[in-house]
Amino acid sequence: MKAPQANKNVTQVPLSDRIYQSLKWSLIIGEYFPGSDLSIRSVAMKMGTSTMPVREALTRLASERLLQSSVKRSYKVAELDPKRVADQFFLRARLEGIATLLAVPNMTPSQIDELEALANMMERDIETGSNENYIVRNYNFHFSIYAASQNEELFWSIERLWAQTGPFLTQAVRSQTMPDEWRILHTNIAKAIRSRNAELAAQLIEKDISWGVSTFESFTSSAQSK
Amino acid sequence: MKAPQANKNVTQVPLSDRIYQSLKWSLIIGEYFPGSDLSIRSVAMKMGTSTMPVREALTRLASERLLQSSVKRSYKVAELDPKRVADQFFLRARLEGIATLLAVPNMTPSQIDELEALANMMERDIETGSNENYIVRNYNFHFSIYAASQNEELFWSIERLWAQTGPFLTQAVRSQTMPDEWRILHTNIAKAIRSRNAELAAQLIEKDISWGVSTFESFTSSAQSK
DNA sequence: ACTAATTTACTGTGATCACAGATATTGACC
DNA sequence: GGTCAATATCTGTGATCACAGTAAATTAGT
Repeated sequence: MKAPQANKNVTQVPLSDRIYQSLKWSLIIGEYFPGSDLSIRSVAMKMGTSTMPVREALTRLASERLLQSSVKRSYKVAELDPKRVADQFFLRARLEGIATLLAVPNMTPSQIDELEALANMMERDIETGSNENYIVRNYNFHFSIYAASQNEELFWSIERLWAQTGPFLTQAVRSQTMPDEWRILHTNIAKAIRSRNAELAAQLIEKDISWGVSTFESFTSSAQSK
Repeated sequence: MKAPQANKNVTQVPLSDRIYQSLKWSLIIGEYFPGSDLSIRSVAMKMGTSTMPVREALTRLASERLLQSSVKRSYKVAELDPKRVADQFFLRARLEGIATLLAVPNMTPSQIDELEALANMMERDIETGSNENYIVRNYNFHFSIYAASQNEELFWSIERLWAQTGPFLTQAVRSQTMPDEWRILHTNIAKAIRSRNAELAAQLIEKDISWGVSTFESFTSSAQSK
């Protein structure tokens, strides 16, 4: 008889997967900037692994259009292309609106409680200027809604778009104070969901994204004039 | 002085890319069925290459959710999961509707001519029962519209969804005759675009997809009763 | 000191190998 | 004949190597 061998291989999840997830998350929270180079060997060195799993991770990210890859040049985060970024935010607005419409009737009261708690903490994050916390809570806020849409493909598509826009958006968020009228936006979204007003909730979600676009645009215009 | 060396390396496009494109296209046109196994070594043997480029291609396809990959089991086309497929078609309807709305004002008369020509040939394909031709022309018809949306991210997302639903849909198309009322649908879509009626065009596109869903459902119900 | 050619360093790509987990096959035993 | 264990086969995974492009640094020539 063979014992289950509890912790023979702790992982069971491939190294390439973990590297992929780690890099994707870094993109989402804006740890990489437009134009950043990510070569296989340099990342492998940083991760302390061989090139192989990094190579798979970067291949995957490039295939999902989260990184650019030229013929024999280093992988890199896409440079800022206004048209392309506008297309991405347009898609985000549509998909996240759709996800919200689907999600509202599905969310349980306790889930909405967590949403409001997050919204409160996010307001406090803005006041205290802790942008790092805000970014993570903002992710959790939005994606707990999108998860409630119970459409995995939709969820995945939106997450992919966040990873694409992350390098542009977060940089803008970090370098800018937030307009007052937007501070209570997430609280209002939670309220709309609690009252089961799906249309309003979706509308506010899209407004949130349009805020992202506007800060992004002000950021790029100030960058152009440097 | 160095001559340009015209055809030193004809390719300049990596092997892994070509294999990836080839497999993706095979998925779109329904050459693989749900549950089909695609192991690295077997595909490499078939392609006449080493395992390396195939490995990258399959990794990419799995990362885009076009293939399933378990821990140390073979890559495979996803089995039929009604909920999941329904989610995919729902997304297709939304995204392809959006793309059509964007595309209609952008399409040139000559592009619309080509659309009508395709629609005519597709009607003939149905009459002569040449499903292979129909499938390819259907792809060209739809994606020349989506290309006119001039939103690359949207185009890519839709193409990805086609690769996901291809194994389910095409199998249904192949094994079934088409209802009369749908034969002239693509011609009507072209007409709507020519008259710049974006709303109608989008509506008809979504109707086309809902036809796909219905044939898919009739196919699965007949498969369940086997 | 400046330009052009050469060299060096760095990049992804394809191939090959060793290994361990998972499945299917075979075998032995009752 | 049926059940369970041993074995053989097939799977993805990680590592390493050689190679050919690309870009940066250096050197040579004026």
